[in-house]
Amino acid sequence: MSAETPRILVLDDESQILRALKVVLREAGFEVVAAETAQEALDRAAVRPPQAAIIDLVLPDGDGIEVTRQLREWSEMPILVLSAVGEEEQKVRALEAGADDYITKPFGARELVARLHAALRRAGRSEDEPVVRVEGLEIDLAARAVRREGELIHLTPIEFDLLRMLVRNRGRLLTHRALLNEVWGPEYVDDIQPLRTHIARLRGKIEPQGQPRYIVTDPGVGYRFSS
Amino acid sequence: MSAETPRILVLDDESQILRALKVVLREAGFEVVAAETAQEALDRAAVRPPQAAIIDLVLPDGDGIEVTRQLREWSEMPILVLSAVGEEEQKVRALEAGADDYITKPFGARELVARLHAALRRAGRSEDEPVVRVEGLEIDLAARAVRREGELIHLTPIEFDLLRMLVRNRGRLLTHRALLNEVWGPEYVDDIQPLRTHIARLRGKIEPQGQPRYIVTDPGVGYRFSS
DNA sequence: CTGCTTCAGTCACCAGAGTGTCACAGCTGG
DNA sequence: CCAGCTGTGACACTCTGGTGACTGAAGCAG
Repeated sequence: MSAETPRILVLDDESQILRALKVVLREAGFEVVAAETAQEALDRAAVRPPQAAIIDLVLPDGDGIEVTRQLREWSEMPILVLSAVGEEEQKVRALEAGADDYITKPFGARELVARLHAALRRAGRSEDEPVVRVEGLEIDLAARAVRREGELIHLTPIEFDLLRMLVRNRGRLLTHRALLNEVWGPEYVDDIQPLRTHIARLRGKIEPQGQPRYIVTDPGVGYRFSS
Repeated sequence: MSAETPRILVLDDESQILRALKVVLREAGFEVVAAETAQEALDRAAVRPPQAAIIDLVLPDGDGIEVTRQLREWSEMPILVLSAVGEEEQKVRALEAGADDYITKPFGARELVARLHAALRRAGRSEDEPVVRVEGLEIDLAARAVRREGELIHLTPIEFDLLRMLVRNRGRLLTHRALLNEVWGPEYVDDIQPLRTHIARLRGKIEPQGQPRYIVTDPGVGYRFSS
């Protein structure tokens, strides 16, 4: 419930369609943020996260699935993918990349709005706060930046993925398998040793010193980001 | 994530399609509960709530939208509506009644599974809280966290498994054999001594002090979590 | 192409957590 | 009072987790 009128990011390179979407969504009571390229959309989303995104599959500088994947790295906002392509393969790829719905053109305005409502209703609960601050530690998932006492800390890709996963589920315990599956992939769910090593390195970088305060070990089970 | 394999309620009056859906969903790793009438579906859902429902729009004793509405009165499970009708009016009505998705026949098996995954993923976040609160004790099964007076209590894997089992069946008596079977495995159903030891340790961590209040002993039979 | 730097994975070692066993004390019902 | 069941503390064994050093791969600049 952060805003009266939900802000929707709309990404489509055909200005005709973009304009039509704007009209439809504004009439339905939404605030619209428009973008015509993947880069522009990602930038705008990072600067001021919208409540949901509607993304066209075909773009001049990439495709909608890649945009979906990038947004999903730090946000859980509802994402609706639009496409003229009704091919099953595309639908599956988009949905597995994290999209909430896949709508084939041509579609009715009322259907689009109904699907958007459904997605927002479902998402309603979870608060989207891509910047996490915990006692001297600041993690900006969108900017991929971690600061301790204002000082920028450099994390390797694996370290950041681990931290992101932990922070997005802060308070919840993540099993070894869950972390390995997300960060390394399903075929590595039994390779616990690398996980241990990288957790150790991550701790060395973000923990104040001495005892682990943020990343807590649950022996025999997994890790948890203490909230 | 209360179960390993999510249980899906499938409601369709055409037994051909019902059978096809069963095969597809089982292959994708789901447990399927089938129903051919609205009444049967509602009864089954009430008796043992599934993690999601797939509902055909046209039924002998009502329509899928009505079933959706009735389920929504008490459950937030993901609901996917199937239909041969692609009419926008129907889609809007179904979605506004609380459906999460509306899929038009004919559809591909992989698309269906992908949409089901998306719906479950979304629902998993804001899942109806499996948090049990009893007088100063707070047990969050999803987060695997136990708090007493707000303070996080550390439980070992066996302790937590025991507590989870007891809490899920709170009020009900669990025999020694039942607990041993679930927590240790079928081959340990006669090793009562370790069970006693771990119950003792668990009590030491969660019971306020002195008399057992939450975990009650039924001499010669088993234990129960007093609700 | 070469050398440097960074990052990931492996291994060995040690400390410590988790577990089962056992002995013993307390309780309860007949 | 006795027999059987239960609770609990001590202890030893096993296995997991943290850590530092090393190897190898990848990227980059000169």
